[in-house]
Amino acid sequence: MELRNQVEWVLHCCTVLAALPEGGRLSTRALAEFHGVPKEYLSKALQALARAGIVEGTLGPSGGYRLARPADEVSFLDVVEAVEGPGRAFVCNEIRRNNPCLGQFRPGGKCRIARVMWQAEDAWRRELASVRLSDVTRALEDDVPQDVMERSAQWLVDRAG
Amino acid sequence: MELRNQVEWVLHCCTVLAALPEGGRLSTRALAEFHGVPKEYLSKALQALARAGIVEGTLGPSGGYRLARPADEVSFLDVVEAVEGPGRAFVCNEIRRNNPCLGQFRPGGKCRIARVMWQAEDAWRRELASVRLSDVTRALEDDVPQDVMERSAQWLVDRAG
DNA sequence: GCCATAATACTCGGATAAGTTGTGTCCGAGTAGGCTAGG
DNA sequence: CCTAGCCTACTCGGACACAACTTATCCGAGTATTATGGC
Repeated sequence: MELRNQVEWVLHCCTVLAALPEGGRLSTRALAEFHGVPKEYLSKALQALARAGIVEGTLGPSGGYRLARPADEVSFLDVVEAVEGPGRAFVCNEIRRNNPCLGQFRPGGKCRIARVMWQAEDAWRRELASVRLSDVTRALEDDVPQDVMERSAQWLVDRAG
Repeated sequence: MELRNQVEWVLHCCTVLAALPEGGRLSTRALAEFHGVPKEYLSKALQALARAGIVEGTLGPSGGYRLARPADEVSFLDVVEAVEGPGRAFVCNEIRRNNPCLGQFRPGGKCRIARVMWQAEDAWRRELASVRLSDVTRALEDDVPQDVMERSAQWLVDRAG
């Protein structure tokens, strides 16, 4: 049960996009080089984000991605689900129906085991939904020195066109 | 991000083992046929459970598995981690270190994004740790008619030796 | 009837293989802005 | 100087390849119970 690398990548990309000044865009190439990840594959993940309505990309030169919503309206869960899909981690195959001794009895309701597993997943989702991109960008300003932030902003703008 | 089928299988197996009368054992074959899953592959999962000290197997005919601890001392988390491994779902590759503008600055502490993701995983783990096998067996008695329970018990005992 | 031996039924572990998924690359089509050439 | 057309840089989408993992399957070794056979 491992999350894809793409999840880590797009979360970092989104926090960068969230810290971007109003109206700015960043190309896939800039984001990929900035994070040291393969550009073409990152592109796939960003497309998924675009399909989910989290970012929006524009074509042509000086094109690129920007957040489609304010950073405080995008939760971690939104981003994770956009890349990882909305499916559950635990899939119930109803193997209790394979019990050869059921006779006429057909089990109704949800399998107890699935219910427990899904309850845990709901807790996971709740936690992710409670954190927004804006929370991270704010925390980032404490972690990273001012000059690094400025150099990074300049670096990104330089290859944004 | 999907859990293996083995997780579902062993959770069902464990609840069956938990409902077993004192001193009873069940062979891999009985458990596999009862749930309609491939015996050899289920065997691998049960071995993992044995390595984790959740069940213990005995050799020879009339051998098989039984819980190594009382059913109220085995949590869902124990079982899931035994099969799925203790590793985290989100792995942090510290791609923030790839930022070409860091200069002398070396980021310390844990990546903010990883911290959020792991916090969510902790919530998932807490939830799974709060449910024990005994909770499910108790609930099962409400879901499944008495006669089905008895027939199943008999069926399992018949191929237990 | 008793004991030694063989047969049986299970666990354990390794080897192997097919199918699926994650990861990464490549290329063509479409689009928007900048550049150049001709008026 | 202005405009039309070309060029460039980007996104988008599909096709493809490789590696890793999941999901099995098979077989041999070890072990404990049961069955058998010889005394």
